[in-house]
Amino acid sequence: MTVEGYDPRAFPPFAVTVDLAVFTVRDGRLHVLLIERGTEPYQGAWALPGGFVLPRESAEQAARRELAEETGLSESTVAGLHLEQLRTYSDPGRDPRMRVVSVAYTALLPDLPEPRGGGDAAHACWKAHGGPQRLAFDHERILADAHERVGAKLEYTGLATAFCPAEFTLGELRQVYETVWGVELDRPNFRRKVLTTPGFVEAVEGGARLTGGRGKPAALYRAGPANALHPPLLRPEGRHST
Amino acid sequence: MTVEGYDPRAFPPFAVTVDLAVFTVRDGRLHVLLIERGTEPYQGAWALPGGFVLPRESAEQAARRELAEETGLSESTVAGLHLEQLRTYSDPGRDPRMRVVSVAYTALLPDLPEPRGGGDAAHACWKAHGGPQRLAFDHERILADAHERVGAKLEYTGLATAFCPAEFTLGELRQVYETVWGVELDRPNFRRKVLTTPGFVEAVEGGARLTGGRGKPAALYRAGPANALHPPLLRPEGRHST
DNA sequence: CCAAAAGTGTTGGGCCTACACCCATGG
DNA sequence: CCATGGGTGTAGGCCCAACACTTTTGG
Repeated sequence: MTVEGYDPRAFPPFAVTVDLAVFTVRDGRLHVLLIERGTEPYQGAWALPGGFVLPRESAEQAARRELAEETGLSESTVAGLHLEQLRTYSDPGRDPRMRVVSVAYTALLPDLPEPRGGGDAAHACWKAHGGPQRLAFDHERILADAHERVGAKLEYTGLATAFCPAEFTLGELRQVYETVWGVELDRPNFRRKVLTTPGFVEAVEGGARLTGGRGKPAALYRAGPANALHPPLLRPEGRHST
Repeated sequence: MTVEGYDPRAFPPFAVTVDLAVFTVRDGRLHVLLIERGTEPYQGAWALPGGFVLPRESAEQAARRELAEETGLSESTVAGLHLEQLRTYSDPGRDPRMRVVSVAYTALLPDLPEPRGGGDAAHACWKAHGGPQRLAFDHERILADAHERVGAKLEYTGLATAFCPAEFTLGELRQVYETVWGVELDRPNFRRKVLTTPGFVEAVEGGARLTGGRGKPAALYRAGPANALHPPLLRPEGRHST
């Protein structure tokens, strides 16, 4: 069967959805945005937010729309977020009701005051990653793939700043790396690497903030224009899955 | 709209297909497997091979099936090939006839004697990459994404051996890198990097082969068990797109 | 003064680039 | 014997991990 010579009405009936793996760093722990399912199957279980792709939108547009609905963030805020396609999950039987092909996306958010800001339909909340939760469908697999991808992207992109507020200290940025990678980093060396990588961060003039109450006030930085880091900021021990 | 509380019959009607970006290295040039379209739209234009995902198979199974049909390789051969999901293309209007969501896959093959071995339905052939061809639909974009992904993967995986026959010389392996990256590499340094990277290649005892007729016979190697390279084999100039 | 976090300096080692040089084969 | 490609050796430099040390705040 090739792509030409087919009857537009004869295609197999598939549903196309998006699933979202949305991460944030809160209290030094990685958190994920989850919803509690209200209907069978998997009633009462936690699941990744998501929903149908509508007939006239792309999968990425659907992902942004769902993210706005679940978090209550404004459309304009969501339009500027870093959203990345993870991969597509298409096993027959991944949804017991029907054939569903799902395009998974990953988003990184700073620690927000409230996850469910606006819409009353939104009932999503942040749950610590790595807890004992079992997720519905194949969402544990999706979440594991997303975590691995985010960890790898921190190495060679400036994506870690997406976890931080608009202005942040190098201590906060370092905590992002330590939390996602699950390791401790040498503070002096981390500082040097970040500051010598062109375009990673930009100093904010005159700014200063205390990270944890004690200690010397830290200088503030903004995300820089670079999206790729040269040289990369590699994980200790070089652990790296394909 | 959330994933629960939907009527299984009310989903929007989408078709799901796979597209294949299949590469090989032939005569020091990167080649891509293409088919010539016989019907509108884009009649007579070149396109990536691909086809529908069937109701009871995953997208990856569909990709392997289509690859076997187009190349004439046996099912068992195709089952062992390295096939990697690239990303999913879902723009409304990417196919003028109907809503088609396509999961793109990338495969790397050694230089085969004949591309269309078996099935008579297969009319695919190898075309040099980078030529003046304009491809149907959004296939040029898919091909560009695939090329970039392959180039990046050569840096930190042992994937380059997938372009080579079962036993190969280091000169052949180096030519893979030079062809995909479009650069020249220093032969002594390339040799050292490959041989000191654990698990990349294994020596074949007593084997020797001539690469281009002239010169000293080269030792033969097999692909090693490692799939990730530590340390990675980086491109010169560190060019790297996200 | 002490604890904690920011920030600076220094040193040794590993890896990589660049290039010089030898080896084996075909014409 | 020369051109061609395989294979070995080596010197310099860059980057980085490790760790000592100073600075500035809160208690």
